[in-house]
Amino acid sequence: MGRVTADTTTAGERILAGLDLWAEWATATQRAIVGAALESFAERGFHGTSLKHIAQGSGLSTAALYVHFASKEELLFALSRRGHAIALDLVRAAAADPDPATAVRVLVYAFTRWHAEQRTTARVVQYEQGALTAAHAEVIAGLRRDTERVVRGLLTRGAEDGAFTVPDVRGASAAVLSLGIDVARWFVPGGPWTPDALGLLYAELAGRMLGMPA
Amino acid sequence: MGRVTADTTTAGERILAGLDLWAEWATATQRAIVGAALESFAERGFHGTSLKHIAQGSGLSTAALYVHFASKEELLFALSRRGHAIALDLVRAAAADPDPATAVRVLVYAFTRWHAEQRTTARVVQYEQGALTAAHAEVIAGLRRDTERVVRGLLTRGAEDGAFTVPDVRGASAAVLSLGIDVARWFVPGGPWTPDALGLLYAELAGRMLGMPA
DNA sequence: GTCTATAAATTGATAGAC
DNA sequence: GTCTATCAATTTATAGAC
Repeated sequence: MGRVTADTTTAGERILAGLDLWAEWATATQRAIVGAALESFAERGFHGTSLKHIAQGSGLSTAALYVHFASKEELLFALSRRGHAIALDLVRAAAADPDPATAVRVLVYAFTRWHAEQRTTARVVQYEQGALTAAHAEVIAGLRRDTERVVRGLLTRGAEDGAFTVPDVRGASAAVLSLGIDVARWFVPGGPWTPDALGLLYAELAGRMLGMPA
Repeated sequence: MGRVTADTTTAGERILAGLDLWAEWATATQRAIVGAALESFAERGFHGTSLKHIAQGSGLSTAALYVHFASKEELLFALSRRGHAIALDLVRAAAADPDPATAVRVLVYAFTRWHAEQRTTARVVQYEQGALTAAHAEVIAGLRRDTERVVRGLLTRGAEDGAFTVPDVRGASAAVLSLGIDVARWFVPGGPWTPDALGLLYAELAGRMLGMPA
């Protein structure tokens, strides 16, 4: 493993270790509900999930769920908001590196690895926005805009100081994020890559895309 | 516009023009149903779509739908199968070019542009597989494996004859497909790119990823 | 082939006892 | 805070008239 690779892994792991999806839910019951909802939303989608699924997955009756959440949609919203906040934290932490080339490598590594390791959460985050109420969707859209802005800012910085050669910063940002996001759709544990290996590979491919010297 | 760019556009447009999603549905009624189902499945997902949505979208009663399709799931299956067949045709046509570098550029251009232009169809194709019965899902999985095999074959060919420098053919194939597929998730007409411009940009970015000389 | 009417099951959510 | 029981609405699908 080369120096750049080792550094990317180390920095990326530090960022990933700092993320805690569960911070918002304190009790065991809350966590059981949120965990069951995550599993079912990821597997069947929001509309394909009934309260019965969530109740059985968490060992409660459907009526008991309403003590903890006002509605099925509120449960999705809480989950989606927390997941988006985590993703934003991840991207911000990576982009904070003063060297744009390092920042991009670490960002793509950690973002990709997160989408592979936290595939369940990531699927809900990336693919269930359409089920939110208009008001809730607007909150989530704001978090997504923030994330995209951080990536565009990083690519702009790298392009200006000559670290990258990018024909279209906005388009390259979309491409970089797409690589990681789409992992949540197709990745299955036990396949040809570990999340770590896939993150490193995609970090290299993204570096090439941006015209970074190997 | 450079020569390579112009050639990519021309070849890609020829491929796209040869695709006909509707060939399978002959009558105006069938097309109205399929069109309404596509719209609603893409917007709300399969489970978020009721027969009432499809009936109203096609100007029929829910009962009349059953004259043309055995069930809601059979309708999704027919749609998904046709869309996957189209995507496979597209990829095969592009990969047939004897020059691997040209083939990759044309493939990414056409695949990306299709996901932008046919965003409605592409969303159903890429994101509604989970709603299929096990037997139907297996048919679709076969078409997806074929598509991936074509791309991996092309990248292997290009790597062997020196057109590309790819560290991991399988991983690079996944990345190339992800770029196009994820377009169906985020692309909205009227944004910063036309489907044509996005296809050209992504063809260039994919070329860089594969170590192709500009 | 299309309609109205309706069946049979499931859904999200609430009432009230403990 | 959890349960059983239940409501009101909606869902997929069918029956039968035209």
